[in-house]
Amino acid sequence: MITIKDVAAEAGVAISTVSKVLNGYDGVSRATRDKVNNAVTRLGFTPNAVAAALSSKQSGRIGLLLKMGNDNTAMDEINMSYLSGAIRSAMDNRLDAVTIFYEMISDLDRDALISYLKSQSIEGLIIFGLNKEDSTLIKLIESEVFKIVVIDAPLTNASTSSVSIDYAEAQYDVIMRTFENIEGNRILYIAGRDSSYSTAAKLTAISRLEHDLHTRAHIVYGDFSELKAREATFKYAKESDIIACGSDLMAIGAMRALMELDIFKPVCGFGGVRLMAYAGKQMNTVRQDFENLAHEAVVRLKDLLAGSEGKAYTAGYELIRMKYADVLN
Amino acid sequence: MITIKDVAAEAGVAISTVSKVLNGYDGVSRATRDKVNNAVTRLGFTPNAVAAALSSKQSGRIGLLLKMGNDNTAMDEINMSYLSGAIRSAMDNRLDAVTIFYEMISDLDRDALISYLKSQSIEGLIIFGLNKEDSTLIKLIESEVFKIVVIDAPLTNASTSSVSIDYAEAQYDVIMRTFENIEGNRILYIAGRDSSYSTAAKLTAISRLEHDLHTRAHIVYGDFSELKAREATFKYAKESDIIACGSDLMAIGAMRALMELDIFKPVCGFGGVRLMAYAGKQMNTVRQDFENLAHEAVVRLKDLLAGSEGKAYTAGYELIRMKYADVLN
DNA sequence: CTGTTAGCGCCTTCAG
DNA sequence: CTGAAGGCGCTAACAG
Repeated sequence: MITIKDVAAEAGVAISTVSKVLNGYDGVSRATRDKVNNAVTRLGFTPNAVAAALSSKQSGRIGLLLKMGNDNTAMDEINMSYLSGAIRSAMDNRLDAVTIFYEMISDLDRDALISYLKSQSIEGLIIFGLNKEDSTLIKLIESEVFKIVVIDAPLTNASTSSVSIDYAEAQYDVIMRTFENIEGNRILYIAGRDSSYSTAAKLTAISRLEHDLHTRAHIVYGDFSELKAREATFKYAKESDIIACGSDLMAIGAMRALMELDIFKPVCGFGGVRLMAYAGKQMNTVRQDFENLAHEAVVRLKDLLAGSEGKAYTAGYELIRMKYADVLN
Repeated sequence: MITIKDVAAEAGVAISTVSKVLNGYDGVSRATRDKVNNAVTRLGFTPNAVAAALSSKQSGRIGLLLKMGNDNTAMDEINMSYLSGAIRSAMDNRLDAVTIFYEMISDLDRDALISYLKSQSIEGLIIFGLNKEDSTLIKLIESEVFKIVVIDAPLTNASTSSVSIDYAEAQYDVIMRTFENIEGNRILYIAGRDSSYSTAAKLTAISRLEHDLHTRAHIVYGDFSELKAREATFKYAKESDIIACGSDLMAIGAMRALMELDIFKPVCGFGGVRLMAYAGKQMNTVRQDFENLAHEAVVRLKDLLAGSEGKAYTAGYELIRMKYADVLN
């Protein structure tokens, strides 16, 4: 293996000088910088990241925490989008991203988890798909031991930022657009899950709608399940003018139920995963949104790692709005 | 941060002794081993993997190389299954897995890629979804610079193993089972892509079928595209008794075409991704198979890293056979 | 602007 | 069976 020492010798300069040009510090003359760079390419030198990490005590290592979707493929698409966005962005920011599944750490308590992450020399974390029931993770966040960015859950503190889609606004908007083309104001809202942060945000949109449309929505929880949405639709579709769902998968369930009932009601989904194409509808994906969200998260984490304070950011809604223009109604 | 030095002091032994018990070397008395372990738990010591890597010159770091599925969600499910299988297995084997997307390295030539991987101190690689057109990767494999396990592509050398599903056998079996229930022997086979290794394997199954059934199959390439399979079906369905496809997505396309044509022919897919549930068929997923395949790959890579020779392994077909018992015919 | 030097935390001979 | 000592490759003061 060829080291900076070799480079230094080849270039005829000191070892520290090489280190400086490698890390882009200033205080090196144009001439020596060139000498060093030449030596580097001549020798085909590649810096040893491990040694750099040990020496600088900065591993630049971040963990991407996500949940496997054992129940629906939509989850897989979302996860892959997050992952590719985050990993690519990490690469651009010279961070080293490792992916971790909830399932791998679910049997650890807070302190064991902290030990584990430390032994992996992980400095920061991006948490995808957190919900209110993930108590260990919530404790981890509260401990402020690691720099963390939480996606789509409004948790922040000195070392935690959050980046979210504005679900309240998006849900309001999606349903309102659907209403533009119909008569009546009776809403059946099939919400996700009580323990989901985004479901909570979406429900505030329903309150706002009730107020604006002078109506009282019928709200049921579908637990993000196609089947439950289907059942809810069978039960309550008749006394509704529109069926709005907190996820696309549930919208599929609702549409199927309507087909079997052989009645027409506008159905409005949320999420825009590609899966929808197989329910007989054409649509663009919002894959890009998830990638962007992940990208934003990486940038925020980098800020945090560099010492800034935790903060909440909203991102992605603009894009989602565009995509929803002509979908599902 | 608390180091082995602290542990050594706490336990009243030498640093090297601590290192030995930590790494499970023998040559330490039962008594001192206990003393050390107690000190470790008392202090809540977590070894620094970076320092260990630098010192031992073994990072234990492996790269998981995979392709994003920009065209179909089935790909996402497969990728996620691979990933979770590989990552979990890596954790169990005390390896450190980082995921890398083809897209991130597609603009690098062989040597640049080698540099990149080295700078990341990656010692081994598991390559998913390789096809014959990925020339840079093939060159990388041929260079034998890294220990590599290739999934589903028959490439091996001194430092490369491959782990594959027995596609030839599986494809033969799946089609044969479908034939059990029908009359006639005319096959329309919609193959994947010419550049795909697994497509090549599946095509050998077709030759065997032609021989066994005294027939001549009509073979077209569907490029793993639902649309192309659909078109092929429109064109050639009438003169066939069965339509066999190299992937489930293409089987969906074929089924849709048949529905529009309003004729019935048995359709036989391949792959068993959960997506199929949305095409109106119930089935189990072969998610587990992909996880197992990935697991197998990690184990093989570990062998390779430990110094064994590259070799080809077949795995997973047994499982797939079970799952196909009552699917799609 | 350039060179010297002391570690980072751990592993690993090699004496004792 | 245990301890002392010399690196691994790089970074970061600190002199010069």
